[in-house]
Amino acid sequence: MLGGTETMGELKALNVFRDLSVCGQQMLECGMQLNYFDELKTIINKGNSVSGAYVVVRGRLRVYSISPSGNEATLYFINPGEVCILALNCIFNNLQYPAWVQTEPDTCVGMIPSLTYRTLFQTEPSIQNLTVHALSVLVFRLMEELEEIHSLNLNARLAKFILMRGAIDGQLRMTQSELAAHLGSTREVIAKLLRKMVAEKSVKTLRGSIVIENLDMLARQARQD
Amino acid sequence: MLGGTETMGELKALNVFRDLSVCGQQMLECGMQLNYFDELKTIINKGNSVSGAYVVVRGRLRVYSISPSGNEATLYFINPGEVCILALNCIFNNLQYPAWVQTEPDTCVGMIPSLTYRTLFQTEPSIQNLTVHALSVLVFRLMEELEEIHSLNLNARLAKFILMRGAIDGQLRMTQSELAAHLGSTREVIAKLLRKMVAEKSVKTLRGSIVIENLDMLARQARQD
DNA sequence: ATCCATCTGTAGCAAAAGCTACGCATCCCG
DNA sequence: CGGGATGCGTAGCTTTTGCTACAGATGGAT
Repeated sequence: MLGGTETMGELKALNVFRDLSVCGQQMLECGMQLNYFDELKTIINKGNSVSGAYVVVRGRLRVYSISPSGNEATLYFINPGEVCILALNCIFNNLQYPAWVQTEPDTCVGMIPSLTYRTLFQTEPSIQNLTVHALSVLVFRLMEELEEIHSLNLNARLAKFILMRGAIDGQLRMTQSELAAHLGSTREVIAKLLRKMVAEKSVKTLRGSIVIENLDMLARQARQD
Repeated sequence: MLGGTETMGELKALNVFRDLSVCGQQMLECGMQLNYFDELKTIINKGNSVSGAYVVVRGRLRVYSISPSGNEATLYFINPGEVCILALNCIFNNLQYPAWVQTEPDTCVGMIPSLTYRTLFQTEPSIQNLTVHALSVLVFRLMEELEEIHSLNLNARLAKFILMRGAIDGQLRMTQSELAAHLGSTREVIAKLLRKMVAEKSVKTLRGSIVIENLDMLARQARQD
């Protein structure tokens, strides 16, 4: 745990709990614990009983499943300002967490104890709305993901992933194995697809990263035409 | 619209709105409209702005996507006593519905206007809990589905589907095309897989239905061992 | 500078799933 | 009872994806 005051400022800047009553805000500040992770770390294992809600302040959480044969597949990401809602599910229904969760490097999460969150939910309308909203967003993401798996082939999904995660600075810092784990495929297959993309000059591959060369061409592949 | 009083009784028996205040109960009875569908009918199209919440009283709703090439795939089902939660998402966030919804034959749904539901959500704790619970359950189902798609092959998913939907009376009344649409595959592939199952005597195929012959064998296939 | 772990490139085969095409069976309806 | 619609069985081919195997490249650590 590092950078206490600074991250507290970051949390406020996210405006997640802006509409809380004074009482609620106090309750939150007493109960919430900020945790910092400088590198990738698995913080929830499948089957864990989760004891609180998780707010991402900085970085990103990755929720993923592992098949019996050992292959990973990302289910969804949780970005700064969002709440790990499956943790909420577990809080309200006393369920076990149905997947694994890991931090990206340089990630900061606020952990709210179960009891605190339940109480806030009862009394604070803004928490009720936030909860429903977070769940709704998650449902949309999962539905979208399911739809894509059914309607797009791996090449299109790869192109889309590169666009979504690398379009900001034109580069996606990620190994091919990691990429494969996100898409629920294998390294060799990803390498094969990337090879074609490199041949037609839509991307360039480096060690540990992929550079976007032709955005339009990638977008066309993501749409599968 | 048929069977008004009888279905009203069915609705009460489901105990969905049992913890409502007198005032809330009145509000619901005024606002909710019961609709009966004797046969398969698409009631929401992708992109529709949905104007209310849907409670399934009898039968079942099927939420599915259609790929550009025309293939359907079931995302999830909504059973009696459950609320069509995506409709809720749309209510709270003013989003467009991201999939198609159709009724199974002999299905009755109660439709609650958007405004009524929002108001009830603000004032009735039981509606808040019901909403969060319904969303949570949906998230779990979607995560489970995603996980299965990643970790199980089509044969295992088919076996599981037959078990889930046909184990009660040992028979699944559904054509092979419908089966394919549920699993996001094609008729021929399903037929091929069923042929193998028939050969090893785990099921029997009839016109428009599949009879389970050997439950254990099916279960083993669903687990992929 | 050397070693070792990690990452990438590539080939080739195997399995899974999709697509095309056709014939036959069964059911419903006029 | 004849004909059209729907559903099923099957074959063969193609594409996609996965698996195995190995070689070369890169970068950090000692």
